[in-house]
Amino acid sequence: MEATIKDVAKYAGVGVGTVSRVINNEKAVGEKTRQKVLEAIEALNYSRNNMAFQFRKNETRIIALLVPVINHPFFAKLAYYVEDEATRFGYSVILVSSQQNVDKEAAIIKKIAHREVDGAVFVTHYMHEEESLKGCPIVSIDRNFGENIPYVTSDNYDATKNAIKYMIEGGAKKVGFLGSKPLVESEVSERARAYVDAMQEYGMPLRMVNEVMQHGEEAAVVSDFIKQYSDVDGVFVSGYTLSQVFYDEMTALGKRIPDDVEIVSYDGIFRQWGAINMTSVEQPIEEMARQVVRLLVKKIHGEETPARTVLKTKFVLGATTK
Amino acid sequence: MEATIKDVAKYAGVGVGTVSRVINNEKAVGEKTRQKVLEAIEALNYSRNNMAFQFRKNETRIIALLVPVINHPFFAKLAYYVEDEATRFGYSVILVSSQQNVDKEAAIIKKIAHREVDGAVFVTHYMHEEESLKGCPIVSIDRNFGENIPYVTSDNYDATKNAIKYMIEGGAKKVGFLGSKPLVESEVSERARAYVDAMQEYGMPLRMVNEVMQHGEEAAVVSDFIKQYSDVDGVFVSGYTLSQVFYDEMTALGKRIPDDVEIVSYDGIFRQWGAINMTSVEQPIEEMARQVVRLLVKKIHGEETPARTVLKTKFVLGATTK
DNA sequence: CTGAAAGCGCTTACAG
DNA sequence: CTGAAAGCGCTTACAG
Repeated sequence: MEATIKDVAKYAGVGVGTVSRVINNEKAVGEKTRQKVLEAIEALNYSRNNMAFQFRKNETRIIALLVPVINHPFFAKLAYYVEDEATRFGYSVILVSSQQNVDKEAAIIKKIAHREVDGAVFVTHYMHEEESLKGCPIVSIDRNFGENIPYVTSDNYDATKNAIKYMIEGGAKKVGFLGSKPLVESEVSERARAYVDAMQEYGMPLRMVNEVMQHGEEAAVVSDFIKQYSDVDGVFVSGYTLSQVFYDEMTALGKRIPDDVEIVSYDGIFRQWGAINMTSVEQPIEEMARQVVRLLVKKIHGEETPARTVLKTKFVLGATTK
Repeated sequence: MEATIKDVAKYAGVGVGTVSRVINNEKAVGEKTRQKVLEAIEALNYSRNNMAFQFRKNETRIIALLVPVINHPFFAKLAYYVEDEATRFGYSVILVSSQQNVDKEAAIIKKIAHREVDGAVFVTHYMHEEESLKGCPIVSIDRNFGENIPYVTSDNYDATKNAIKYMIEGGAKKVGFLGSKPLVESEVSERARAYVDAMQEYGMPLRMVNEVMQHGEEAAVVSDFIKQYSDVDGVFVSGYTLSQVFYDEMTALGKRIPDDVEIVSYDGIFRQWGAINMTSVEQPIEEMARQVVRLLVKKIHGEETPARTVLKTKFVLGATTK
């Protein structure tokens, strides 16, 4: 049987309150008493029962990370850094892959509302209006779930515009945009907006597919795009999976890349996964993860947080542009 | 303020014990009483305080998943299915990427020993001898951490041997093996053993690099292999990352694959990550994950578990063999 | 079938 | 500075 605070108190000949104060490093304890207690703790190999502690303090020291899928380079990397940063702040991370299942998401929401976690990072697809959620600290990435949910994002608009300019200045005349429309209000939409604006500025017609898409429907969307715009010579692809599928499909059709068609993608670059060496807008995933955790910790502690944090991306040249 | 069991009892005009019995679905409650309580729960929008419940029952309903890295196709996929299966059994999953940091692993071990989780799935690199761990339910994948830690694995030996035979029967004369030696006793070592046996059977000399390797040292190991065995015409590569790096390196050297060199890898196939379409031994990751969770749940409940569960792999033909 | 009570291991006013 | 006591929200023998 594990030793309890009571055992320690008895052994040291003091009250349990005193032991508690020593454990929690409160200063108001006499040096001699402290020593006695410390010795007792040592002798009994005592360590605080976490469940009792949490129950008493009404905090779990756990945060939840909700992602649509975990087996995806972006989310996996994000998860790694979220976990790392959370650990620094003394929090554990519960991982939830909603797999774009609205019911599963709802179940988690309930957990959060029931205070099984202290807070959550939402990087999901659906909107949840759980009234019980109001009091729970939640932060997000890219998604704008409302004014109470601060989020971290990257400079989607500028980065996309620059990437498109790069292709056009390099000679591309028929530039397309391939993306999928987010289900919730999201900064990701800025990419499409940037494309539309750029086309207008250059006086070029739109070649764009940007519909709502389920995970796994990439192939259909890609072939839809290719059917409509077989004449493109430069394409901006929004998102990792789409970019990989698009590249494969174009290659299969005999297109030479970048000679016939240039490709730039958002998040296209995950070399360590064996991905294609693609010219890409690279998001600062580590920094996004760390920032979002810090936001959450602040929210948990009831501190003020900025509603929107924008981080800079990097334009990385790969083998898919001239 | 959230309603407590006390509020419900008062509202329903019964004792708290009765409310508890209703909540926990014990049969020994009169139908009329049950109805009254149910109504009270409804009216007060009561839901059980999980922290109190856990504290009282001395269980967290959380399991930990320890992986070396989460941003890796194998572990990410594993994590997804572990989480999914755990959810079915009512457990949440705390994700820990030890990043091959022995201190971080040790910190987690301590958590587990302190019962911050009910059990753990260890898929790590180091051996931990924490005496306090003895009582804690732990299971593993591939690793053999000792007789108290059951594990799930795949048919490494047979699968490797078959793959090598496939290359040889297809015409390969100089077959190599590229892998990394596990730091703990692991079924992964069976792959090297199968290769050695196969070479002996066919009377072929060994062309083998199989040293202990840190994550990130893949490139060095690969070039080490290539320097020594530039004449190979078929290579079995153990592990996803190594196989990707090897493929890239060979291609960069102007080797045509599979015409000059055939490659078969263990875990080489993660098309959804944009990986090369490689002939590969495919592990049943989903099934491994589900089995390992079921093992763990059994251990948590104190049930008997088989020490070793072996699942069948699939040989998948890709574009890296003739 | 049901209620009153003890107790899980802590923290935290409250006195002194 | 320190101890005795109350209480966090539950579950679970124990009587009846």
